[in-house]
Amino acid sequence: MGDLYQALADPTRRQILDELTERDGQTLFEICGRLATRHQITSSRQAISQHLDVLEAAGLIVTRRQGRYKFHHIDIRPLQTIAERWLRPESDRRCHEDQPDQRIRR
Amino acid sequence: MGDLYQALADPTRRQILDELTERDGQTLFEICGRLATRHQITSSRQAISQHLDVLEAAGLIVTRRQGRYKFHHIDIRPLQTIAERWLRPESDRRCHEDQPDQRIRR
DNA sequence: ACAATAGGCAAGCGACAGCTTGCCTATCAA
DNA sequence: TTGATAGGCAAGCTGTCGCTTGCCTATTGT
Repeated sequence: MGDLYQALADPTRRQILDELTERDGQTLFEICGRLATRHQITSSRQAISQHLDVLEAAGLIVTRRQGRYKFHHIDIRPLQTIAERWLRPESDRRCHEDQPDQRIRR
Repeated sequence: MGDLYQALADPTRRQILDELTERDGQTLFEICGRLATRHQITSSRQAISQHLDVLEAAGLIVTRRQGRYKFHHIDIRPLQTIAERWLRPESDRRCHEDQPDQRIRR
């Protein structure tokens, strides 16, 4: 299982997700073509393929083979866990305002 | 303005956000100590300081100077833009099911 | 004043991520 | 059957990231 956050770190991978949001279920060649014409991305097919592998390992896309075509579908569910990780009611969040914690020394 | 997604890519930076979620408004030395004792992170003070710089550049933390202390506060608002970017009503998302788009050739 | 504390700046280094290149297999259409 | 298409595998290169190291300034307490 790849790292979700690291998968999102690359701008090209984010634009791949943009492209799949606009038109889901594309093949590798389709994605390459549309990234080139609509997003000014000049990477090679292999580069895009490796990006898709990372996105799939992170659970952000699922693939479906059909003959010689491999369709890529976006799965946004992992994204919803991101904000939740640090989302916490303001009342519950303790803030140390006056003096720093002096208990830890070295 | 640093890249939000790249700031989240590093696991140590994510644990810094965890730590600030649990106890907001810590100083650099406090964060170092608590990361070491509670999260088994052995990085140097300078390493943590550089991480804090990245988080601040991404808008995920804001700092407040007070004498020789510099308090770090988490700001989760940028996080909420992440899921929204690819969140789109299912009805609005077009999915190309049958045949790939053949319009783009090389 | 002076030592201790909190933090900052910058150079250097090793590891890895992203990309390219070359070649391969599988499927389909003529 | 054979050429074209869709995709896969793996090695190599390069720039960047995270970290360390060394030294610096600023503030505070005694």
